[in-house]
Amino acid sequence: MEDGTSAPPGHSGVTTPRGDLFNPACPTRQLLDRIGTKWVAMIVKTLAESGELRYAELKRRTPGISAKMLAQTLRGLENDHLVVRRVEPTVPPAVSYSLTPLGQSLDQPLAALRDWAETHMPEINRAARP
Amino acid sequence: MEDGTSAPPGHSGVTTPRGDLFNPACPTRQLLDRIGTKWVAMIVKTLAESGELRYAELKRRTPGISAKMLAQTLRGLENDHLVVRRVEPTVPPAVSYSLTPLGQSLDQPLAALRDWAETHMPEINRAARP
DNA sequence: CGGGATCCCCAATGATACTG
DNA sequence: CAGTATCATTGGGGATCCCG
Repeated sequence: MEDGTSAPPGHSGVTTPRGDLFNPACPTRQLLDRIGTKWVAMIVKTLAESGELRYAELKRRTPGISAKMLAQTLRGLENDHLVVRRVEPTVPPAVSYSLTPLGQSLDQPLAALRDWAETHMPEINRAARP
Repeated sequence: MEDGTSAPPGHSGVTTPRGDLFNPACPTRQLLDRIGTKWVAMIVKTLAESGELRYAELKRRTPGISAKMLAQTLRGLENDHLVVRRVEPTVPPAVSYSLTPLGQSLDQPLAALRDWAETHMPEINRAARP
């Protein structure tokens, strides 16, 4: 998987210069798929509004999500440095999640997308097709 | 666009008022999942920039997509009234796709998301995890 | 309480072949 | 050229059990 796109001259070009969405080898694609899901949209919004929430509370505020998906999604967001996990060493343990500054910056474009979806939903109103 | 933000009177209240992303029964969720994919992001961008393109050309400009996925994705966009399909009755037939005004309006929030992904890719740089 | 491990099933996706 | 139909594969995601 050589990234022969536009490696900066004189720079050890292992890193991708910038996001080239159209380069199949570019992780930007996968990133987009990761942050484009409904779960991410919901969780980021919830955290953006509430600041910090515990696992159970987050689950309660995300109707329909399974425990597995929540944990999995949170892990992904953590790996991408969009969310920070804070553990309180009590018994039983209490774990809280909140957005990093980067995560907060993501909320803006995501909000635009959410808003678009909510706004234009009526006129799209896909008539359920099998 | 004066869809009432409330369910139609006299109708079984199954319908969702407006975008309530947090209502599991709301199609806004599914919509979000549909427009959040990388293929949609790429195709919408390409069409937004080029105006109208034929199937083969669109495929050429979307590296990595299969014929099936392209057709499928275009169908979805068509069903959502984001893309229009124009057929010229020649032999062999020529089919072109372009964005509807609604589709063009989607390009804006999507562009924000693409831009965010491309911009912050470097600092995320998820260290490949097996 | 938070979440890792496991099993299992269906839907999404790719590859190939065929048609209007 | 622009798809559709069919088949095979996979892995996403729910349910369940268990552990720190």
